[in-house]
Amino acid sequence: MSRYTPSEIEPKWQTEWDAAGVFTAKVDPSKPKFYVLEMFPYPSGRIHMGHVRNYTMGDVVARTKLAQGFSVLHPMGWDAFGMPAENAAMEQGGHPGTWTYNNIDVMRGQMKPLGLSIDWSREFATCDPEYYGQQQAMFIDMLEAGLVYRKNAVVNWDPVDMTVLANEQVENGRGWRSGALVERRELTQWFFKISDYSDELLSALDGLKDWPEKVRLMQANWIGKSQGLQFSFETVNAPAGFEQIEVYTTRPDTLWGASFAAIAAEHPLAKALEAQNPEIAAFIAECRKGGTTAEEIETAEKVGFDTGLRVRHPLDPSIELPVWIANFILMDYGTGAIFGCPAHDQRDFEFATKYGLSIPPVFVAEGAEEALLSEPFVPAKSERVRYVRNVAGAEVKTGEQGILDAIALAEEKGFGKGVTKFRLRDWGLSRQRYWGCPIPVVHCAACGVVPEKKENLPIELPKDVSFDQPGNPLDRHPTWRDCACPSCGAPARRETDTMDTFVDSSWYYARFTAPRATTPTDLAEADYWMNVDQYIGGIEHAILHLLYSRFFARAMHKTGHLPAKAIEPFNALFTQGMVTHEIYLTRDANGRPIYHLPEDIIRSETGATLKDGSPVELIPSAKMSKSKKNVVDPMNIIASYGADTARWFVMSDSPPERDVEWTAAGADATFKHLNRVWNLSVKVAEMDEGTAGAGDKDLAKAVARATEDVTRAIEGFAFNKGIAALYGLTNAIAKAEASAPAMRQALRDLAKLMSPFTPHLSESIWAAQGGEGLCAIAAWPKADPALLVDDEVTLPIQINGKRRGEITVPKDMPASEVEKIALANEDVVRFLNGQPVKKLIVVPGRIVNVVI
RNA sequence: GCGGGUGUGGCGGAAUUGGCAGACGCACCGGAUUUAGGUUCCGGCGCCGCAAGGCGUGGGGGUUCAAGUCCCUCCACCCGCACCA
Repeated sequence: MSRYTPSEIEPKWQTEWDAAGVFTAKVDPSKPKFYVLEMFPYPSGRIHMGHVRNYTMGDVVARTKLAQGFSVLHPMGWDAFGMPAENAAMEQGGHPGTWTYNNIDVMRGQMKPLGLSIDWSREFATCDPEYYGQQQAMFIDMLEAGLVYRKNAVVNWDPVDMTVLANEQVENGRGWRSGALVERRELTQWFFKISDYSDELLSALDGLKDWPEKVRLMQANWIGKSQGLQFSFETVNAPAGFEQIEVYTTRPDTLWGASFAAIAAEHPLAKALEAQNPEIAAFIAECRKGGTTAEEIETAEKVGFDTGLRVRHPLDPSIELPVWIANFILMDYGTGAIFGCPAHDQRDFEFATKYGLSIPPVFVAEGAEEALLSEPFVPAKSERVRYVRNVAGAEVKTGEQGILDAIALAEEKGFGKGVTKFRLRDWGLSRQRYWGCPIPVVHCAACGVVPEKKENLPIELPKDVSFDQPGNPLDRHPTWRDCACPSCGAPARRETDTMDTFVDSSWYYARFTAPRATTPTDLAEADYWMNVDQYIGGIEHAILHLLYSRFFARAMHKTGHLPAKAIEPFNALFTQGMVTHEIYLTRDANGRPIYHLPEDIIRSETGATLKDGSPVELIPSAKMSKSKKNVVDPMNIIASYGADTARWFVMSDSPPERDVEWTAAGADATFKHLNRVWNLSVKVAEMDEGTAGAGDKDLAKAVARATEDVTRAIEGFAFNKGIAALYGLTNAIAKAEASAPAMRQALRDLAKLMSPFTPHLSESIWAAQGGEGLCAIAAWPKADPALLVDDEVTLPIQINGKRRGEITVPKDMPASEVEKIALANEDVVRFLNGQPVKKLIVVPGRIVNVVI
């Protein structure tokens, strides 16, 4: 043992961990359990630094909990369905499955050298038939429980790729891959009834105390609960069947401010009028066209068309309001119809101004007089205002109270009722893609839509497919669609839609508790391991993945696949920052950027140049991306410095929730430090037994202090502070003048405290210093409380709040004694210069402040 | 526009939540060791100042014996949502 050689020790310890099975999760009722989960990766083909950071964070938690006596579950799998595999098949030929499993093999091979404490025996990919077959079983249960249904929905249709696109796959109105103009099509689609749980998913957010406030807020906004009044306008001259128009408003207190009614272009009434009136038809066609590109939406002018119809004001039937079709009314929000109150709504104001509609005010600021409005007056609902055209109740009150009064009046008079609406819509899960979980239903001419029999699951994807033409290969497969109706046995056809990949990731955390079960879950296992105690992942999943998972856990409970305690599957959530890196660029003759790889750059204090000396522009702290060439490959780092250096560095520099900047200097410094620790260990191992132990007590105190600090830092997800404490401890040990046994004990403690971050190096030190067994499973050190307190404390002495001196006194010295010593201090005497002391503050153990 | 967040040395960041601002690391400067070093070790390092001392946590104001931390106000940047009735 002389030189620190990660390439030797890292594989060696990994082999020993595997042989001892130290990371195999075992149900042990005698121990508390701890389930650590990082969001599983998409098998893109290579791991990146973001993975290293994400999985190291989880590993630090998992290893610490293991050492603290928990039975730990720390699994890994692959979010393996999805479009990139199909795109690869289209571009390079081959089968998406081959591409995916190859990538998984490569990435697993890249992850294992990181030395993560993962129970690899539980690994699965969502594209394994064993996994998606169980997903199909649950789908059938959920269908029978009324949690899944079919309906017509407007979707983004890519006419070239012949598939539905998610909203985020539409860029400037064009398909992100094909570049074709996306059409709005109405298709029959499968939906999860997540809206049944809108209220529940919202109110349960309050219980997620260990989730970031930001994520809870984003989810709350996404669910978008609003309280309002639904009522109907009586129409005056509308076509038959449209005697009433249902309207929803969150501001019924402004009913007297109504100057028009407006309906969406897709509203049934608009469709009815379209048939009779070519001008209306033209206007509606115009509405449908517009509004797909970002610019158009930004600059879209509010346009409308007066239908000539009239409705009666519910509070005074003698007042008639015009009905407009307007492009800013959304059919799928509320009822697709509104009343316009231009005085107190920005949009309505713009609209009314443009078309010369009246703008009657309803309220004014408390204490103000009624005045002509040159702009809409839109105070917060919580603000008190004076109603000049009051619906009901007191004249001066908050908007909130006004709304309640208005709803009460409407209900009393019987023209409307208070309702709660949600922005959250049902989750459309149909995808016209091949590489996804087939929806296990059958279309039968006689029986209609019938769920497949469970004994026929999994409904596997056919292997003999080609991607040489657009569209869904399942649709054009010669035989795959043909099947017998599970109900009547007659020839029938399979559903060819597959499931959104968000379904796959909505329950994998539950599957990890019993990954080989022949049912979706094993309730006994789920009961022991659920919930996930610490979930770690990117903020980009704040809404969809996490909300879908919360819904799915509830749906799984309802269908008997999860215990009640697991309906909120993630007890604590942590969202980590990215790993960033500088971008280096030069410009071509046209000023266009040319990016350069980090290894082609020579850095100096003043800036950076290429190897030929030409200057390079620096863009600091940018997200790593291949196109910008600012990517650092973890495998290169592991090859030159070892996994422990990569792990330590990504945890050391920044708080984990923030982005961390990868720098070559930082990685170098980490490697040097780990070498220092190694060399220190070598030195201590060779120490003479007879070394005097004058510094034993001080060393023990330093170890106790670090134990406390590191433990608290890890528990508080402040890994950077934990690492700072470990630097401190290393320095303290290096300087200590302690006996050999004390030094060895200190190094074993250091190794243990470092082990969540640098598990391989720690094992080597542990072994060199006579530690028993594997460091990975040795107990976490506990700080002796007696060593955490000093007998003496140094108190700064301030005069008028400025530090002028300090005294060292026994810890428990009474304040009166401290006062005397402080006033006798020579610095204090000098600064006081005989002036009388007005006030003397002694904060025990902290500070003394003399006021003159 | 609405909502949320951040702002501390040359840089990444600490500060037990009102009690010595700048822990720890990087960079930089000095010294020693080494055949050499982009090695290792020792020391220095907020700014101004020879010093005494003064100033200093985005700007301004306030509360307090004491403010990075609490209150008011302004500014800058970042993120999320956005015609949501």
